[in-house]
Amino acid sequence: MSLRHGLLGLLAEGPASGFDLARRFQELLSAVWPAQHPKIYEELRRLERDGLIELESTGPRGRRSYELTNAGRDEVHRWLVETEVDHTLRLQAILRSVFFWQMSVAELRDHLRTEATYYREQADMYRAIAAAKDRGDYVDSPASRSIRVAAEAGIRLNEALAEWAEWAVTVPPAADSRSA
Amino acid sequence: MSLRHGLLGLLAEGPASGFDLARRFQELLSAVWPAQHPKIYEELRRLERDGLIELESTGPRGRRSYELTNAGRDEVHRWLVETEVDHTLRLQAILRSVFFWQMSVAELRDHLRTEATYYREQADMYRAIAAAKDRGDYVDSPASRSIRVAAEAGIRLNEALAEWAEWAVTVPPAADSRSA
DNA sequence: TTACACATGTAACACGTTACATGATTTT
DNA sequence: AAAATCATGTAACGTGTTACATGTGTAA
Repeated sequence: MSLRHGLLGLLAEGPASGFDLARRFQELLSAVWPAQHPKIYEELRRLERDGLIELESTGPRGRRSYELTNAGRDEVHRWLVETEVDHTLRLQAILRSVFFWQMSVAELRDHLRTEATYYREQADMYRAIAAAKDRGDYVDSPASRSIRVAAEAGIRLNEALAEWAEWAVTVPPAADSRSA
Repeated sequence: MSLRHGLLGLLAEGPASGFDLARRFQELLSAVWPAQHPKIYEELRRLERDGLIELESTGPRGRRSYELTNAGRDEVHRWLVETEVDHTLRLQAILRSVFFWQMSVAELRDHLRTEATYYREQADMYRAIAAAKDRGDYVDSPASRSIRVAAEAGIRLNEALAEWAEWAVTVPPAADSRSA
């Protein structure tokens, strides 16, 4: 139930509407957790029903802004410190690697170069975020520091994948492999 | 549709039943892609209907073993070389990191140490697989080489996450952070 | 003979995506 | 006046998980 806790976590920074949360989820968290507005609005209704959030204000165009209740604040904290991290991963790129032997040497080389480029670009993007934080482009705050830490993970993971892809190109195929 | 192609990819190694595929998916691919038997059996029926696989033999206890058709072989290949890699990631550990500022310094330190240990153990596990392959414990084959390449990704990713977690412990909290 | 592993399946639910729908406010 | 953006919602579908159900063959 990471969507639920992702929403609570974001609301800990201050009141927000479903629309705000959808945008922020997209900007900030979509790289590690997907969320679209239909499920966000649904989950907000559930969170309100469960007393973890409450309506803070309404605005133009039917805008409904929510804030955390004390129970909600406790729940995010409980999630962070008491629940086990779910380490389930989904990496289609690595899934595909198990089937690399079904590609020709040339196809694989092209594939891995494309992948390496992609990961390198991603790493650079996170490096830019990190540099902006380190330069002090934003107000320093605990939340901002956490984003800096998350960006560091983005740098390191993408850099590791880029290096892996480049290394993989150098692995010689077994004797009886396709070489079309 | 990675389940579909994961099944086709595994069947490229030789005929297998739904039971075989569920076990193999669990052993080999569950680290990067989840799959449970109910959806595997369902997908096999669809693949047969679509002419990508066909019944190869039947066995005791209603066992139904399938093999790839030529169309099926083409489809895995097409997937590997022609379709874009879906780079969608799901990493609850990094999602949580965006909310680290909601933990006390002590809670965060404990959390990151536990995480680092977990990733280090995972990296070691993949190192053991890689070492066995490099030592020649298994027959060398194209498929085996691909598993070696996938294991390398496991080593590098987990090592990167372990180092990230250790680095994150050293990041000083912002001035106004919780310090319970 | 009893337990375990093999083997397939259904049903219900949870989670995630896409398409469609509607209307208000703000900007050009 | 038109277009863009804000804002919320429903419906349908696709994917993934859990629980339940059933029966066969093999090994202790």
